[in-house]
Amino acid sequence: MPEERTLDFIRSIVEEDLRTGKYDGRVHTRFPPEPNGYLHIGHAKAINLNFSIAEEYGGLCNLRFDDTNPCMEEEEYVDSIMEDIHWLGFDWGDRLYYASDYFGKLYDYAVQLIEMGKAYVCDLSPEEIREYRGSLTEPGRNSPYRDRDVEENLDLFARMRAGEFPDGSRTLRARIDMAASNMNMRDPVMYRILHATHHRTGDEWCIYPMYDFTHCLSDSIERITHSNCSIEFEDHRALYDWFLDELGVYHPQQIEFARLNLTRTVLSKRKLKRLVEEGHVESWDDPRMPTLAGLRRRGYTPEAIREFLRRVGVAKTPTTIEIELLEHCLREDLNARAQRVMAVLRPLRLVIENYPEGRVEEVEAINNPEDSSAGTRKLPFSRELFVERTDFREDPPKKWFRLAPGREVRLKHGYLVTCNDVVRDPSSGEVVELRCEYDPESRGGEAPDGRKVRGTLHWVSAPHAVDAEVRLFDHLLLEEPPEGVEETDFENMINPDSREALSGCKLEPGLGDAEPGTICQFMRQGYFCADPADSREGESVWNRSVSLRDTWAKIEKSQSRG
RNA sequence: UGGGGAGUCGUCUAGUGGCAGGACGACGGACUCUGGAUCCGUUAGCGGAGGUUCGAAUCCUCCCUCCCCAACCA
Repeated sequence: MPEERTLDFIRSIVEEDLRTGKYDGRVHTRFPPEPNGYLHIGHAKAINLNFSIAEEYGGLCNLRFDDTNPCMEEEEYVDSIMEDIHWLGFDWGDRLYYASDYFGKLYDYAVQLIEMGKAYVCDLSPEEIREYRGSLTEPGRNSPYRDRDVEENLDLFARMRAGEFPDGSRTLRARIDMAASNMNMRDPVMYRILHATHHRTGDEWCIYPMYDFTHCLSDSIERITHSNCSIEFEDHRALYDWFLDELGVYHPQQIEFARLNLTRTVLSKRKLKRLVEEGHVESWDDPRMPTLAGLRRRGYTPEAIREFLRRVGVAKTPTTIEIELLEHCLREDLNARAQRVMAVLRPLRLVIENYPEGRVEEVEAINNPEDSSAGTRKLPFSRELFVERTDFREDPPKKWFRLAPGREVRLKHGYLVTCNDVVRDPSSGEVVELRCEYDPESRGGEAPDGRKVRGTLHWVSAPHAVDAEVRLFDHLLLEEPPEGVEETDFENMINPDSREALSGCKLEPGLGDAEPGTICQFMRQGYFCADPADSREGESVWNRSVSLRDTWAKIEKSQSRG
């Protein structure tokens, strides 16, 4: 039974507009990032919405960099943003634009508004502007420069552009209503003086247009039909409409939807930047980061992210999605596609005493039980193996199916082995080796007498194993604030153990030269991605994308609770 | 206390005057050469109070709660 999907409210609007011929049957969206940081999964929601709507309705979606603040923006971010959008599977064709492409046109529009008496040059300082603006409950006061005549405004604005005035000394403001209950309408600043070098226009301009003035007109110039933005711009829509109406130009419609929030992580550029700068993570593409670059390095696939966004949907209700849903989507995607391999993260030597010394057999292993076309591979099996240290207990609890003294288990694809004895480190008493015997008749893992063996373990042949570093990640934020600490700041919530690096891990031989970015399922453990940045010759580095669901951990947890 | 938004299982999301459904999570079971996957089941919700109506999550009124807005950021 295919899942019935009803249209989200934005698609409903689009369909209605198509039906009424509002934009001559066109659908044209845009994704307008500011190049001042890396894209995160919240942006992916907007990307997916805008590009998908265009796709679904035979329309177009532009990529437009909203680069009106030269102090914040950098070329590095432009490149990463384009890479991330492509990675997600979307393309803007030849429609790559920059708001800075429109600086000339925007200037002309501003002049036009001045001529109409709808804009004026204001000499108030930033502090004074704030004072004059009033408060949420009190109306603002008119600037003393509000009634300058058109000629003077034109002259002053030209001289602002010519660089005659220092930064912050004057602004161009829209002449609307200082008593408006919507603060955005209290004569908003349209242009500020900024003697700063712009990443594209260099030093051509020393005045830069503000977001509200730029955005609506950029949409208009590109003949956008549906200008989808996040909910905090709802109050700005009046201004968006005001500029376009006053200028009498093509008028797209702004539609606001709720941005994405996720539990156990942060999704604001400011906070992400702090995580990087304060060293809580290593970089913007640290696998713990919810940036697209981080998720990619972690092993998230575009398919998983897009499926997640599809399930999340689009609405106006502010929501916080549990990160478990994202993880579920990744498992679902990788379960179907990832090759199964064996990797021992915390090796414990296992010697099969009755297995001939020097003998090596090749056993056949299924690559992916979910995908018969994935085929099989050969694995070396020998007298000395590594198994997972956590798969052995000297005093096994109830329902323990794994290794313990006297217990028989199956070595996946290999033989049944029984633990006879342990070897200890004489000084510490720690178990350093298991002495076992195998059933020579059980090759492949089936007992000849049909006896049932519940436990199946992963293993690697000791002489054939390749070394690796494996990094296990936990959520960036704690679930609960630490004892005695108020959840005042996200800083108090940062998980100090979000990363654990294990070295000396033992991988099956085929993984020695895995391509960076390769994603595998380490059987019984989780999905892991070969790190593209840190892997090196002779020792690959793997990031855990997400663990497998661990039913035993749950059983044990409930046992310990009594 | 001004304006703009939003309230449906724990978390998301359908339902738009006619049996409140789905997903994730949690819990239980079946199956299993991954304690994976898969399958089955259980759990649990219309913010509140009135009103209209044969019938209200849906329409009306009032109330409550939460989010956003006072950058020369976007």
